[in-house]
Amino acid sequence: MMLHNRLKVARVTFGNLTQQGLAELVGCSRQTINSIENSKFVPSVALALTIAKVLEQKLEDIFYLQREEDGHS
Amino acid sequence: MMLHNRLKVARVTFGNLTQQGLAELVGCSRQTINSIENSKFVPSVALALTIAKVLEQKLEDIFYLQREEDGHS
DNA sequence: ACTTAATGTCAAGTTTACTTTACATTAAGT
DNA sequence: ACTTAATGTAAAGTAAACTTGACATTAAGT
Repeated sequence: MMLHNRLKVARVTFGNLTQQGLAELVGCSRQTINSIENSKFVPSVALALTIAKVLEQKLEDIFYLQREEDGHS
Repeated sequence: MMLHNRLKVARVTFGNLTQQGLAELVGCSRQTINSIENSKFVPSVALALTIAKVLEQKLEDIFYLQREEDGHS
């Protein structure tokens, strides 16, 4: 089970935020947002909840688990 | 905003699992479960999602943010 | 063509999640 | 009183999150 996310879409859909803009609202660095969007690392629940809150979405609508690669049959 | 959780209750309510039992189902160590329950550290979203899935609960019903201490009027 | 904003990415450093091992305590069963 | 299961906790080590700083690239505006 691997973590996937729709952060980039959620961020733009909600108010055309930039990575920098979201980072400031959330209280983390731009690189952290970038790294999450590009699945370079998986955030803590606290950060994920904060991001979801800022973007006014349910956490599960942004972050979700999926069978390791190849869920597209 | 601090992370709080109802893991201990959720774990027992769902099937009377022990920390060890939950750890095995989730795929982490018993100490990790214990540390999360006692708020010694905040888990990754991936782990939190896995725990929620195993306990058949929505993540937000187990993990949630709350104003730093003193939420009691 | 030049500037500027936004993004991707890398490197070095700090902090914290998470592991294993181990031991003390408490509660329940015999 | 003795055992055993469950939990709390701590120490040492590894892995990964997250920081700052910096630089390259791409897209948009002038």
